[in-house]
Amino acid sequence: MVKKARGAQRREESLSRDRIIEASIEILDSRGEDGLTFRALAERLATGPGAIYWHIANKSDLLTAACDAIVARTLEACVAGATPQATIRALALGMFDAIDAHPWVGSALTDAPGHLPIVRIFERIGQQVRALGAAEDTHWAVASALLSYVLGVGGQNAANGQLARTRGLDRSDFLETMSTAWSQLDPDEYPFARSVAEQLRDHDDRMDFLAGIDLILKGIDAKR
Amino acid sequence: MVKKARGAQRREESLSRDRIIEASIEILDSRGEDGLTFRALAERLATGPGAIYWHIANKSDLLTAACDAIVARTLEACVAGATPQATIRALALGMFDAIDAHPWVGSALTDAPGHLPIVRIFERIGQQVRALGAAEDTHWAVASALLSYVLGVGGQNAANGQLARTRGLDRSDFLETMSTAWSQLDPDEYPFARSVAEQLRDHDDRMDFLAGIDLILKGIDAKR
DNA sequence: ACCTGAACACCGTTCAAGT
DNA sequence: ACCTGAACACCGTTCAAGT
Repeated sequence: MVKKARGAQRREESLSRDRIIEASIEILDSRGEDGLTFRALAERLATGPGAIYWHIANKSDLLTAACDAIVARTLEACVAGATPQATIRALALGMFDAIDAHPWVGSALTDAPGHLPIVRIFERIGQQVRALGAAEDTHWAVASALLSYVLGVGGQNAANGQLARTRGLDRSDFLETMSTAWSQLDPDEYPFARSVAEQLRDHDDRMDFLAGIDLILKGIDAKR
Repeated sequence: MVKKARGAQRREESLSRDRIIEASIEILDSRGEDGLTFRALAERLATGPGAIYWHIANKSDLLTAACDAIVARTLEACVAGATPQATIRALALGMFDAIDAHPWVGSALTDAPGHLPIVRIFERIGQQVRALGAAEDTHWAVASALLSYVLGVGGQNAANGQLARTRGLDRSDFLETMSTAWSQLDPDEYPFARSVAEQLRDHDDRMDFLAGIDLILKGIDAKR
């Protein structure tokens, strides 16, 4: 019962799956995906690399578990809206912001199909799709489309943010640079990209993301 | 002018960026993303790992270049349909199939935001969005939504396929297994996933993908 | 200009040995 | 049961040295 209160150099709590996951999230957030190594993790936990394997199967397991922790918290924080549509928007936006804050979650989700974190999100979206009252046999396809959209756009946005950070730019500087590059593309080969270079400069990823969600929701509506 | 016709052990053509990319695609297709190493590539090209760095900046550059080669071919093979809607469907389906055939293209695309292959796809989709005749100031958001959807769903589908292959199952065995697992989920926590387990078993990823595209296209239509 | 291949600084993972 | 840390079999990348 009595914990050894002594030994400032030693760990205060014993190793556990949860502590390992917590430490992983901190490393992933501060040093990015490449920063998470078993050696770095072991050092932070004041142990050896081998010890971690007692609690975690391998690196992919570790990443999925860290990802699931973020997803679980995010979904918990999402409260239901007045309508299924509003709830779907809230869920989607919640995930978008979570992936933006933890870019590694984006790739972890795409690399873990069928795993717990994905099923969690799918379930929450699906319950709202059902509440929309669409035909039963379309539930799967509609929920899948929404899930894929959320993960797809969320991931792209996070990748963009990381690219900007890599180049040491903030969001608006980055958009400025990219917009300028696009406006100088070959007019014959890239007329469209050139023509939207302005919109690129001033756009708001978060709002565009929501616009896409609304597009899909409208599509569902139009189908009924 | 005269090529050395001799030396069966030696390379017939000298090293070039194109030959390196071609060999990379072959390795990626046959041995997967993890199979592509500079050592394996060097061996196939009958040279040393260092030689590759004369033509390629680094591994990320190599992956993007290989990805771009697939994308360029895929888009070239996509002929225009009777309507912008039909062309968008053809482009989307072409990319879906390409990512399905070359799963590594999915992750390469998500990891290379703003790079050539992405801009190529975006341009082609965008031209059709413009042809749809929607309001000019929505072009960016609509084209972005479509692009993200295509990459998102395509990537998810490819990841699923790889997961199935990892477990040594074919598509329908895999769906069978997953459907059964879902039907046994906790009814209180995962009511929706349980209820669509049947649809999961019989669904066709390709058709669901198209259904999502149509949903978005309908949403655009409803907005006008 | 282009290629060679040894060397460097890492990885994830295992496993005998300890407590 | 849980932890240690050296060791193994790899990586991507560099660079002096060659042609």
